[in-house]
Amino acid sequence: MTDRSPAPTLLRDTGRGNEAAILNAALAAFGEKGFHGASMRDVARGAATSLSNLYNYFPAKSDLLAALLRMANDELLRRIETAVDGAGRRAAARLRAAVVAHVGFVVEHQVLSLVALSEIRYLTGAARTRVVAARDSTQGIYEEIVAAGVASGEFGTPYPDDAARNIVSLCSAISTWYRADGRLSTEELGEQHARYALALLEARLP
Amino acid sequence: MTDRSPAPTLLRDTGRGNEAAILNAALAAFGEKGFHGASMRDVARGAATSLSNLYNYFPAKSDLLAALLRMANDELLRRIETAVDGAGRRAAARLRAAVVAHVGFVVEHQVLSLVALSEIRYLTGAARTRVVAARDSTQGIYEEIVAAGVASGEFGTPYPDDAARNIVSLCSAISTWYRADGRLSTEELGEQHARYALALLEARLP
Amino acid sequence: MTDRSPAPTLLRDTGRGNEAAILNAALAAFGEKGFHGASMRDVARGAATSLSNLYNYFPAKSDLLAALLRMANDELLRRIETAVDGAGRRAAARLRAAVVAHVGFVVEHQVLSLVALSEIRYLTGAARTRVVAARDSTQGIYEEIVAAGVASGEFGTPYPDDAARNIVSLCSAISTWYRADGRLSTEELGEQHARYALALLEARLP
Amino acid sequence: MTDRSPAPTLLRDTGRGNEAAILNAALAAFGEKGFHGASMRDVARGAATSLSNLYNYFPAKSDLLAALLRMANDELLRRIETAVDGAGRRAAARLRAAVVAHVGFVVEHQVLSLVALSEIRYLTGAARTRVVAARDSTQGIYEEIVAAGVASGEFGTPYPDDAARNIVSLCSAISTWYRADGRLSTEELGEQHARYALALLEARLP
DNA sequence: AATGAATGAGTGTTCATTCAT
DNA sequence: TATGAATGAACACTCATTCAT
Repeated sequence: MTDRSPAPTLLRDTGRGNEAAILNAALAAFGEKGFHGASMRDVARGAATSLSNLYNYFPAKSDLLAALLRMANDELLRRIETAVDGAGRRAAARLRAAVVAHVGFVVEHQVLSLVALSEIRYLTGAARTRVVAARDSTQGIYEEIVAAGVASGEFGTPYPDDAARNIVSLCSAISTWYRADGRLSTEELGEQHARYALALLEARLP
Repeated sequence: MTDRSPAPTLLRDTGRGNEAAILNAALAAFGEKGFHGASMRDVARGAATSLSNLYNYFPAKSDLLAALLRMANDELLRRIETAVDGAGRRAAARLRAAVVAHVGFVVEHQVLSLVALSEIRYLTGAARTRVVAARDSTQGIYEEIVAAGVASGEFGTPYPDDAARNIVSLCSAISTWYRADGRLSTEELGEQHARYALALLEARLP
Repeated sequence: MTDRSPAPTLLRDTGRGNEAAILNAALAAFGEKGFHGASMRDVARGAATSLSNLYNYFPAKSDLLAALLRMANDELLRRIETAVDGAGRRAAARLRAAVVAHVGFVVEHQVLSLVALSEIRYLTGAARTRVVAARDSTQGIYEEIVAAGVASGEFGTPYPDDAARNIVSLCSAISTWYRADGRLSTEELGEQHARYALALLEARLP
Repeated sequence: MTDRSPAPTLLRDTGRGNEAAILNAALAAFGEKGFHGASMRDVARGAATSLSNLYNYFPAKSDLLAALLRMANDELLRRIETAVDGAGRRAAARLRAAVVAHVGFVVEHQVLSLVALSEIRYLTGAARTRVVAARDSTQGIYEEIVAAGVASGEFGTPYPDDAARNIVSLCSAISTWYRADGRLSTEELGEQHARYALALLEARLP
């Protein structure tokens, strides 16, 4: 059963007035014009509230970006962890589960993934540290799986150290070109990328 | 012998006063702060000229971006074409040549490649059309090689249609993390990515 | 008793913060330097507010001009209509009432009248359409009176079609040379121009 | 024979390179956008020369306006003087001749007349003094004729002092609405305005 | 007489943000 | 929580003008 829910399910009502509307408006604005290209007025307009009211929820524009990126990376990490945890012991299976979950997240939250990919550079200070940590954790999961697979002989790549990064790159890049009316379903895209990942790792067929 | 020349060699003196200095300053500014985050004053400062004089060379900020991206994509296309043309008939060899040239360009012009990757979305109108066309031509070269390799049996991938994009993604992504003081030389990085590409295509060893 | 109140009575407090002050400052600036010669900074200074705050009231410089001209032409039209309505049936009396009201308005709002006369050319789009319509309505009143007077034999001019325009021209031109310390009072000026108008129409004395 | 020469005959080749082209371009630019709305770049473009070359002919933008207005007012004065000189002794005939010449000039040089009417306020210093003097001389001619006519009993107006100004106003105003494809020929327009002028003066029929 | 490069001041407008209510 | 008014700095861009050639 493909979950093709049209609305983003991540930024749900937070129980705090307009917060979800503001975050969704910020996401749309940043996605369309980029962090610096979008203005707080754009966000206010999209959230159907006043400019000044934004500051009751987020004391600065950068906090909007920080909130979005934190949610994106935390949720991605959570999903991959969950998927991997339920995927048994073999590295290939765990990798496949991670990639499928990763692809699913990117497809489901394409704009958020795109913003997380391209606007993270404008994050500074503690917010940046926190988001980068989550991103590194995500990559760390891949690294562990790869290392285990190499150790067990499942993966033959001579470049184990760089493989994780490249797998993450391929999954993230989906956000830059994916279209809901494209050729492949989310599941097929997950399968495809899992196969790419295993090929990259020069996995031996069982 | 790796050529690790620190200065970009693409934006040389154009014989028109400050043009090269302005383009280099724009590249540096866009690379550091992004297109919308960088101001024309930043560019003027970097080029050591006055703000208003910029407009004698480029009538709008977007023309600076357009000029940079046009140069980047044209030069990348030219390099890959040249490399492929001299690589014989076998698809694997041609692919390897393309990837090595591609990686070489990205490493040599890292900031330019990064800007071309991340700021192309802010290009509009005819400039965008032109740059997108050059980018598509580049990907088209990969597509042709992949198609030929699949036809000849060299490549076994069940997803030939998407392979070119992913190879381009991997090469482009180098611009987002490469550091000149990194572990691998340019040549090694080229080799590595050529191997990634062939793995992605599920190439049969000869 | 001539009302020579120095302050313009048209742009009174609108109940919206600084709006009246801004409009009055814009009027003074446009009157002194012309629309293109006056800057938004001039207006802000005259209104004793910040440059950026202007834009909370009028989203563009041209909107300031549009607002001024709209008020001027609407009020002039209203005054002339009122005067004519209370002037009985004879064309000469109606014409006299119109001219006296017209002259009164120009004298009372000299700068506004001058700006309306000389800067209307810089109005564009819908604002222009609206203002031109009000101006045409004003002239239309004169045209109707003239036509009625010619039909009744009161006016003997062989050029009834152009008379209205010329009467309006004479009244408007007052704004270009009138000085409050001049020879004639507002009433005398009104009488004089009424006589000019009747002469122009070759009115037969009763 | 109506002289409907399409090109302005006043700004002919001055024997000094591009001077005439520059003046004509300035006239067109000022006529279309006003003095402050038109830029030296507009003028250069219209004259098909470089921006800097303008300054070889006119050391400042205001000198362009001064030159245009000087030519306009001098030529108008000359034409009216000539016409009046050949019109005999009777005030009515002299006035008629002045108005016909005046109207002819305005129609023939409509844009120049419009610029002279509306941009004279942006002239300063000696240039302004000179132009205002020419304008006053023109009005002085009318004043003399009117005074003579009143003295001789030809004109019955009780406002002889203001008549000249109003006649000039009516003639100048033609530049604001005249269209070459209008109802009346230049001669008819001259006749019409001569009749207006005589009516304004309450001339007694001979 | 003519040009292209250069400049500093200024243009209208928008920015993120704050404040009083 | 919500708003409209307000602000100073900054924005991209244009201005009239100058200079070296």
